[in-house]
Amino acid sequence: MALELSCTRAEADQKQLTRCRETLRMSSNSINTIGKVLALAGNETRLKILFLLNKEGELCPCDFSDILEMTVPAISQHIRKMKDAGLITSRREGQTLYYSLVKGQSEVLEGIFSRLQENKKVA
Amino acid sequence: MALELSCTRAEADQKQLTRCRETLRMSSNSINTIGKVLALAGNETRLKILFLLNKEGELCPCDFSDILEMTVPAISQHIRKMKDAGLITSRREGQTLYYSLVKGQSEVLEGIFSRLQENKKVA
DNA sequence: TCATTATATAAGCAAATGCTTAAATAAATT
DNA sequence: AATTTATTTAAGCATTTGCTTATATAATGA
Repeated sequence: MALELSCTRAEADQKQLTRCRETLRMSSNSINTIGKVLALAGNETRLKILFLLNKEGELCPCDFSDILEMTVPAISQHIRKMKDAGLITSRREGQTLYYSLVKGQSEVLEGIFSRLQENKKVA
Repeated sequence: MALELSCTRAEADQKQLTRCRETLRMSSNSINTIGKVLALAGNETRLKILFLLNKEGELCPCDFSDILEMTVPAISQHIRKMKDAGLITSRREGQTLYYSLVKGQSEVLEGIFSRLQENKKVA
């Protein structure tokens, strides 16, 4: 890939470009972290799971399978990704695993939930 | 797919399951819309583009290509998705197309930007 | 201990994603 | 009119994603 390292537009504002690069560099950790959360929540099934956990407190894979009309393994795999990312956690009660949101783990998500619950125009 | 239509757990709270289904049904439009926005913003390149547009007002594909060190067609294809979704719009000035955020199109995104700019702990 | 139940994991596969390179538009310049 | 520049579009391809089915693990109960 022979990438042009510089915009050849005569009007290109080099100071702006430098500033932008610096902005990204400064926020790269946040961008990376938030990007992962958004990618997880950007799947409709996972968004529903997160939304329901926010509303109901805790639910088990079997519940989600029933509510979302999906197989348990499909649910389980979505849950795993969110657990790996630290968004949700589990509590065992006998054979049943109850999942819940890890509070304070994502203010971004909480902002989304409040919007969803208010049923506001979101986009 | 022979899907069990009901959780067989003895402890399954049928009222809760019904309530959850209803919750999703009520919010299905919002969930769908917000899900699409999150899926778009859940790509690191697109998140950076949106973030920079929020900060700088407007930028052209050539700028992004330079800043993000990616080919112009790669940028252009990301831009197209966001334009199709109504998140961004363009203004032509000669050969150059300046892209900018469609204001008020996603409060969710605006919430994310403010968090990114404050460089707060996001997740 | 053996079967049942709840969940997780693994392997396989089709569809979606995100890049690449090449070609097409559109506007400006010569 | 021909060339250059900015951008888009298209085709191709490797990677990722999200399901499926089959199997493994863990806890309960007969």
